[in-house]
Amino acid sequence: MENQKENLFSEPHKRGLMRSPLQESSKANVVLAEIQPDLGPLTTPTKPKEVSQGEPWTPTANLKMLFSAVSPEIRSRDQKRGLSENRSRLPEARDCLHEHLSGDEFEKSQPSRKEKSLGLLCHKFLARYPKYPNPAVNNDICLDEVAEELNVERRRIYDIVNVLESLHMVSRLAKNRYTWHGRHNLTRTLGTLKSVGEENKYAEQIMMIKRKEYEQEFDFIKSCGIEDHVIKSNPGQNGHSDMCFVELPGVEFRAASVNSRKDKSLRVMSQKFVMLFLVSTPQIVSLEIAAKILIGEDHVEDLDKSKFKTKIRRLYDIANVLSSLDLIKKVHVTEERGRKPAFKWTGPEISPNNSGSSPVMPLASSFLEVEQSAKENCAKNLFSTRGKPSFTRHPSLIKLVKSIESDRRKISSAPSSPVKNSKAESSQNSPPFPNKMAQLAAICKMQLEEQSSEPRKKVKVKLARSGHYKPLAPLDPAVNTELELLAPSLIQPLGVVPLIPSPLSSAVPVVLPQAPSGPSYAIYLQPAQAQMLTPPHGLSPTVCPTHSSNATGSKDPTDAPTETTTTDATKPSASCRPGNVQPAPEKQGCKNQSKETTGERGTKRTSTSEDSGPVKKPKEDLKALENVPATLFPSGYLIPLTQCSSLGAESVLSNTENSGTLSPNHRIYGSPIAGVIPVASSELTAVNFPSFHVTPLKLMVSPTSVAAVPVGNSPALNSSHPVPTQNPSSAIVNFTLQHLGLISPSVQMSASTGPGAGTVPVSPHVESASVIPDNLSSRQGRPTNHDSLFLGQSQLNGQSVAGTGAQQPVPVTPKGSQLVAESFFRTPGGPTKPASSSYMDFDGANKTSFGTLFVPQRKLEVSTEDAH
DNA sequence: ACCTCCCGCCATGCT
DNA sequence: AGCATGGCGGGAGGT
Repeated sequence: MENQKENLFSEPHKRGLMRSPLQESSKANVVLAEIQPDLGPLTTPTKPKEVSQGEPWTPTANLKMLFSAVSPEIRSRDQKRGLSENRSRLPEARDCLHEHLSGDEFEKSQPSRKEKSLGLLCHKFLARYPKYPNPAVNNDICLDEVAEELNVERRRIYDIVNVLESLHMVSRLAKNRYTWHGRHNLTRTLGTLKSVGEENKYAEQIMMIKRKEYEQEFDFIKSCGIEDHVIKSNPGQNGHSDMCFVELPGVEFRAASVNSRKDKSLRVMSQKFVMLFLVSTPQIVSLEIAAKILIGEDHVEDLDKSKFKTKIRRLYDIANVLSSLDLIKKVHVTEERGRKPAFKWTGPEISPNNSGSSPVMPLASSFLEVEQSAKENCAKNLFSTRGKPSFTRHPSLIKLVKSIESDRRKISSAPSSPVKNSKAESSQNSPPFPNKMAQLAAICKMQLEEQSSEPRKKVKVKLARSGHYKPLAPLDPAVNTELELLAPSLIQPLGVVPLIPSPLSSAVPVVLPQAPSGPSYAIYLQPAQAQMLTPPHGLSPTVCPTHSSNATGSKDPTDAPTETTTTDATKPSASCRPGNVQPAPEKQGCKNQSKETTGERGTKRTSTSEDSGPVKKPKEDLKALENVPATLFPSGYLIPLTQCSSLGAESVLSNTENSGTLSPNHRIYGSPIAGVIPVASSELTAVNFPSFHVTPLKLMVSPTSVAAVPVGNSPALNSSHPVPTQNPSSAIVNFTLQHLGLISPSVQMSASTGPGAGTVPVSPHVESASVIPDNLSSRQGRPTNHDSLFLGQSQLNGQSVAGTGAQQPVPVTPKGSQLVAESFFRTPGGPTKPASSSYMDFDGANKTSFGTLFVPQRKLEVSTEDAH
């Protein structure tokens, strides 16, 4: 049933189907008032859009779109109120315009590039679905239909869907078919991405790049060299590239068969791009930096110009979609060098650890569990670029994996199996009551969101802290809406379901319980890749919003005020993953390389790449860097086990046990979180798996303890357990740092990655020690890590901020302090856009924290450009 | 002249 | 073989 394959789902042509679902949702929504435009307007099934679509949008319509795009608020209002009206009107307007303006010209004009922009298209696309769809309803999306309706080639739809998929706003059901999840999972996804980003030390990378640039400007060639190395090395060494797609189990794995396909670069890129925002303090990321980081992963040397350009193109594509989602907005960063296009995060702020998860995280102490998805994921990982090239696509391996997966699915699909199957099913099947609940929750959620996403988060956080993991759901219906509503307890079980990862997969899935969000994520670690750490220097450019053009001014206004932030180092928290020393496959590049080679395939492309001589930096520098021990980062898939509510129900039931256990576990851990306990989990990971969270050094607990811990998580873990993956250990990081001189030998970094994931785990003792140093000398950029660790507790934000010396004060429990600090900085009200002043504070804080360490900060001026 | 990024060729891989 | 996906980069619209 679950459709092991898409085929099973036969769909009518969408319209009928689509609509029906939509309508339902609309009904539900109606109650709320928020309805989706699509639905709302028409009771009738026919889609309004098409009409409009049929013709190109008139300028007016375009303007509207643009406006809406510009101001999310407006858009949201419209949507809520009834996009239908707008839509209906739009067409009319168009007509009028058309007539007024001679048709020919108009039409010609219409086609203007802007009108065809991906961003606009994405808006149209999004307008069709509710932000918070009723899971119970069928939210299938037929790509063909959409393409038709929107009058665009399917290729464009793929661009949009891929990005949405990266955020788990949609998931592939089958060929040509996607399921719309809306923003239900968004917060969770972002939290997970943030955690991963922290783990990957994107913040550090950003800093390094900035620093490098900075130095270059100064003509510190020598230094530059180093930096260059860093950059290059990082990318190359970093496992980033490895990072695979972060998945929500429920969502994605269905499509596994379909997904199996390659790398999903756009999706992965999208996730990475988002991570950069989540991890960087200013939350402003320039395309240049983003491109460098993304490329870096692949090959240092590859950095040729052509590649860079291509990357930039893709980033624009992604940025357009993200902008449509109101997650980012375009700004310009002015540096000494000049003005650079950049994007500012305008989405919800995410608590340091994954939304909510972090607090829990500790608890999560990361149990490893295997899930079905795990397999798939594993398979993916193997094949993913990350792996060695050889593996990447070896057909035999692929087949093997697939066959295994298919078998597993079948098995899992069996009623008895707790495994969650396709979400779709669950959603469809979802019990009535849950649905209602869900709807209510959804409504609440939507309302809340409208107000501001932030508040919610905080709430969640608080709850989490309190240790009510599950309770949260009830408390904050909105939050939980999806899965959680259905049956929080149940949900977890799903996550629990352990699938054992195929031995093949290198990655080991780790399940992290997430308190707030409820669901736990499974993270598949891949062999970490070595990363070079360099002392964070950051340049901290100050961003000045040149002006917030945003007409709408919606949230962004903050921008307007000059925001000065130093992006740099701010977020130290990187969790260092257990770096494992594993030799592993570092060179991911293969894939990329292969591509390049293949590049020719395209008719045109000449491999110009090599030209980039200038781009590349002296390798010598690299050598220098090499000396430094590298840290490996695990790149893996993060899978939120609980994930979708829909999923949960069925599987959950089967697993009642787990659920029961889980909840208890969480709590148990939860309390520990604050303090200490998490360790056990960490240990486990440390020992057997290189889990993120674990900090190697700290491990206090014995594996056995771990076993005990897992309780909640279930045996599955144990099973999974066997397969040890190597993660980069934090130890490595420490080592590296020490090496670098960043950290005193005594001090150790906690492996724990970001707040979200399993940050906490670190044993307090160690940390305290490490922490202190940090405090003392912010000089070491690293301290931040501690923060992150702590963050888990505090939860507020993982951000580096730290300005708070407070953190340090408590060596033992450093955690809270940072969080607090962040809380200060962040304005509750506008999550996304803290008042300018707030930003300022941040900067200051950051600076203080890193203090001297960083190179003189540059100031960046950020100007939002909304042209339109 | 540079920034954006649309367009669609064609590789890739599933069915 | 055919179709669905989606990588990729030329080249053109915008500013």
